[in-house]
Amino acid sequence: VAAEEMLEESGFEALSLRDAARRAGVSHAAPYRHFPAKVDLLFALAGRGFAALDSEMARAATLSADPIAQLAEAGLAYVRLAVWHPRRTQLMFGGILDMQEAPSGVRDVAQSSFQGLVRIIEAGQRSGAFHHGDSLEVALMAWSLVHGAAMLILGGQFKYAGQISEDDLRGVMRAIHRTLMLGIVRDDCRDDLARALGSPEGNLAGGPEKCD
Amino acid sequence: VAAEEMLEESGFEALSLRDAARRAGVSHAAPYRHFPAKVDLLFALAGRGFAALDSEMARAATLSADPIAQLAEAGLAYVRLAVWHPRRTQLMFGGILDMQEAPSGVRDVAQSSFQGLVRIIEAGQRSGAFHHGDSLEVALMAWSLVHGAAMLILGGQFKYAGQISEDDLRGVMRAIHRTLMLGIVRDDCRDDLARALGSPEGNLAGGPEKCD
DNA sequence: ACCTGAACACCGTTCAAGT
DNA sequence: ACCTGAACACCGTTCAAGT
Repeated sequence: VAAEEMLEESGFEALSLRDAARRAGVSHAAPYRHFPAKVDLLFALAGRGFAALDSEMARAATLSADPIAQLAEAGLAYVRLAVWHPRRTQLMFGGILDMQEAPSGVRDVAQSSFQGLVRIIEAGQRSGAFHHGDSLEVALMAWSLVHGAAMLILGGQFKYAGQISEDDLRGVMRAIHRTLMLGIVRDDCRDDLARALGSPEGNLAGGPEKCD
Repeated sequence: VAAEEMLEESGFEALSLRDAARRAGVSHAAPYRHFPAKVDLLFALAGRGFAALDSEMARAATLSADPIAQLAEAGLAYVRLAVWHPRRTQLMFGGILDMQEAPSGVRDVAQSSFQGLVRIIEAGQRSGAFHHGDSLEVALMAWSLVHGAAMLILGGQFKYAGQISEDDLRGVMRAIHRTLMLGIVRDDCRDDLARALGSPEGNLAGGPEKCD
């Protein structure tokens, strides 16, 4: 009875178990043989989303030997998935569902997709591309930046009203990638600031500048 | 009849106009004298959230003369507001409401809060602290990173189960600030990568490294 | 095992009627 | 102007009953 899910995907997510049953041609009580409650149907849909994310993260890690390129690919895949499945993404992250109490299966696959990101970060740290801070923290930063951009694009807060074009998407991803890699501070001010913030590599060179 | 809103705040957001009327001691039809539809009540609540954000952004800009410190303060205020009002925040950004068709008043104040961020970025570019890319793009990057972290914290994806402590929050903000300012790439690889990405300042110094 | 149909307690919304 | 009470068309969920 996976047909029901497909129908939901192709239409709306926040609405109507009864309606889904109707257009599946069964009685309004039939879904309860497959899902104990509506929330379980929604968890199943969200689970599909996390599974898609998981496989995209794994794919991104194979497309190149360069962790920086892997990370760029993972970010692009993340946002693309969000743009292609906006309702499902908002189900996954919009707070309609409390993922804390999701079935362990979908929690596991969600966890696994994040682990895919962590693995890319750790490969980058080993290769010397990324600095050697806590890999989990670095991964959370990368996730936050990409996730935030995805959510804001979905909310229409990213200037692109309605649908975003593939070209615009590429432009945004370029900006995200540069920001995540290099930050927004001018090079002249880096050493100053790195000392003040306690750079994880203990960088000590460079003279004072007028950067406050 | 702002009392209704306060009751909603102190409990749940995703639920029941009828119930709100009940505990306000009026009939279930009374709210319709004040809000044409439930969605308008929700827009009003979201509007309060954006107004709070707007004033926090303005406040952050006055607490220091240093744009970098202003940005850190703005980010902290953003996440703190999200953690203190999780339901309202998910109303504002969770996709329940389509902000594209919000009343112009709440759209304006939302726009104004973003403008507050843009002003901080532009001050930082003038002072030489931030690189001279498109200020709107830089602002969107800062917003995305902080917004993404806030949403993931709310969703419980940020290791901190349930409520996050003020100390943990400070730790997260520190990581966010360092990432946004400096990026995650090792210093040895910066010039290489900056050339590959086309740094907005046209940085040309530095020799090749093994940073594929 | 899987589905049905009626029923229950809720919604959001409308509307004639009251003051 | 503001509120009420009844009514309408929907929900999610339960349950006895069918096959």
